[in-house]
Amino acid sequence: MLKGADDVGTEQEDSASRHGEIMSWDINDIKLPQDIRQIDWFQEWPDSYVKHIYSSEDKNAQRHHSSWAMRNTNNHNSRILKKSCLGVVVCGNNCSTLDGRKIYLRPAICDKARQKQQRKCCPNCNGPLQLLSCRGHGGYPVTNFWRHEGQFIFFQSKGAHDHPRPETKLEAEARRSIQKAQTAFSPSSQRLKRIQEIESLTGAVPRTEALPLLFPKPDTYMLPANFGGHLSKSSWELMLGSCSGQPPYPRAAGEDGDSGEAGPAHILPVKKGGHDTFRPNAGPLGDESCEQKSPLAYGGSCLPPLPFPAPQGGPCPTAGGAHHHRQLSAPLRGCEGDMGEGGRRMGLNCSNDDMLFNLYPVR
DNA sequence: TCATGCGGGCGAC
DNA sequence: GTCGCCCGCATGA
Repeated sequence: MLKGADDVGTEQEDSASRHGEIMSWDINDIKLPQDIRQIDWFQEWPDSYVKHIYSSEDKNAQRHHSSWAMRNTNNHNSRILKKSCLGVVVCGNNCSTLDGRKIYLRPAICDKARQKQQRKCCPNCNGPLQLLSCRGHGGYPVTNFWRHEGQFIFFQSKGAHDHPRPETKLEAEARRSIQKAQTAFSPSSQRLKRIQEIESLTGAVPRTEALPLLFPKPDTYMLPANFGGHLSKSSWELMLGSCSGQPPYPRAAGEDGDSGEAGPAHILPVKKGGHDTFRPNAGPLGDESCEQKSPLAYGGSCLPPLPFPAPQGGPCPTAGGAHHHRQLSAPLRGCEGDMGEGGRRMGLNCSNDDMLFNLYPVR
């Protein structure tokens, strides 16, 4: 169970209790309640055994979105869409960024893409990547069920994720797109090009320290709160520096929780053609993903890419973190209006600059 | 290229 | 029968 998930569960239980008897339904019920007095705001990080009833107008619900990496699972029931969690991709070296954060990439949903992804290297230390599979539902992946019924979309989650949150879909997509763009540039000009990309994408002129700022802000995009919460970051600037596969210093207290939580998860060995052995800083020969991504390629700074979840996706993304539940991303819920909590809640459409400053391409 | 959804098929229970 | 999972296919971005 995730650290902090108790809180989450409590909130969700509260939510359920608020809904009273209408929450007694099960996704497999022949007939689902239609006398819904209160629909839920879309939840991007549903966890534990929760149920939600969304409006059929909710775009996120319509698309069966989740910030967890969920893949479609055939349950031979066309009425109920079932999805199972793919877990999270972590660094096989268990490396950390200079501020102690871990690499948590989003597993590709497509099987082929995921296999390809696993042949790639850790963007931080160039070590092998490992898929941390989800085992939060009786040893099996957490499953999400979606069912459209009348004017509502019923959602039910079974199992509690036993692994860190991966980056969101938007983050992964953004990182991929930037990565693609960068492959067209020579390594020697990457720094300049990166700045140019930022300029072109955001219209903003990065400061001289723009590259360090490509790291997520410690207080903004952290490990999931459930996995250690905010690490003690002495300084944002400290993110620059060594990129050894080992943490530059003992992990912060919160990290223990993180590793502890990640522990139960299954680390799958890299598949054939992947890194069967520990090969730090050495990509497989012929692996297009690694051939030009030595740490030196990071302008000598060894800048990691987005090693953790960043702002939520969706039309009006909500922030991840400890209070993600009921931090609703429902339409009309203005991002600006929810920019409280120290401005940590931000979405792509609300703060592109922030988003992009928190992106770093994996090559 | 990849996310997503659908459905056939298989094995385990 | 249910469930998890693999696979291929189609579609759309």
